[in-house]
Amino acid sequence: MKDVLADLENTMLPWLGRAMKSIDFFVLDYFHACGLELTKTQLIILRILSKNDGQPQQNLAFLAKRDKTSLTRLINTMERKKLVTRVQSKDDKRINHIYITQNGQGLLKAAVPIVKKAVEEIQKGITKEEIEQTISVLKKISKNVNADELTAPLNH
Amino acid sequence: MKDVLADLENTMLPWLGRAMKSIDFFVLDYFHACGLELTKTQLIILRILSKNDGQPQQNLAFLAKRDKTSLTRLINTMERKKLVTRVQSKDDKRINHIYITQNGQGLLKAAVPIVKKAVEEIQKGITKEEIEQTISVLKKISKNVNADELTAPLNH
DNA sequence: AAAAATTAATTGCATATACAACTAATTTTT
DNA sequence: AAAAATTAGTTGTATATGCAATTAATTTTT
Repeated sequence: MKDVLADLENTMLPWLGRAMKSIDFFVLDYFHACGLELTKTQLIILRILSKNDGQPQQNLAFLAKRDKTSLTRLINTMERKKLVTRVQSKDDKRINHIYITQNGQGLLKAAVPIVKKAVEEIQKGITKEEIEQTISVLKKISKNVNADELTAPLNH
Repeated sequence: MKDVLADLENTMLPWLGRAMKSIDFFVLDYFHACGLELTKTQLIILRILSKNDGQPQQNLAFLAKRDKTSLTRLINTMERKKLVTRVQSKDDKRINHIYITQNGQGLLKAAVPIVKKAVEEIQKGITKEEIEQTISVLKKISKNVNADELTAPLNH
């Protein structure tokens, strides 16, 4: 059978997928090689917390663009690793405020130069203009697919 | 605490992550809304099989750039959904050849116009030049981070 | 031919993700 | 104040992913 989706190769989709897959693998590996026991996702959460400590889980889920169930389990993992703590609100017992721990702050700080170096590696040989253009295109993509998220698949 | 990773926003990394996340969500949702019961990953596998039917699992894992354990479980799911079948080799009983089923071929064919429309949506308002430039940058990224990875599961 | 090494695939354990259904707490209605 | 609706978070079930260890089959050594 011939490749019924051959045209796809001229679109950004498969290349985005491949690049992301490569980056994910590289970053995880790079962190590990540097002795940084953090996943990319955990780093994202820590970074958000460093700017917005003590958020209710649901807020955090929103900021991290993740499902609240996903966040629940992420926080489980991160609490187990002593990166964050849950603190039940006294005003509203339903709410868990999530705080970054000392240990979490330490790891985040340690991550900074490692992330910096990893990014340099990833963007090696790519010009400033190319980076800016690419970011601009990526923003357009996000806008395209997020804009009418709620109604999107219906109108086509 | 100030954002110790604020610089990151000027790199492609977070924008790539956000765009991919948005795309993944959009595609899954779009497929579902179109009544296409396939995940993105399953479509990738079907596409590879349509070009290379009857591959041993391990080969397929290589072509799909996935771990062989990941492939094992993917094939479990896809076999359950009657998209593919495992056929033990007579020459070497360790090997499972993976074949796309009639049903799988049907879904793949049905997917073609849907994928096409989804991609149009995703790339809406982005010029041909921008797409080409972006693909070129994405290829550079993959090259940068794959260079000595696994001796590069490249082209395709 | 028997022992050792290699290979293909699977299973155990772990992370990450999301929808649906649920529990418990709070707020809004009546 | 009691009933109804809403809200925050968790649990069940599902997909996807990968490393380490295992099993079973084949090939290579001795």
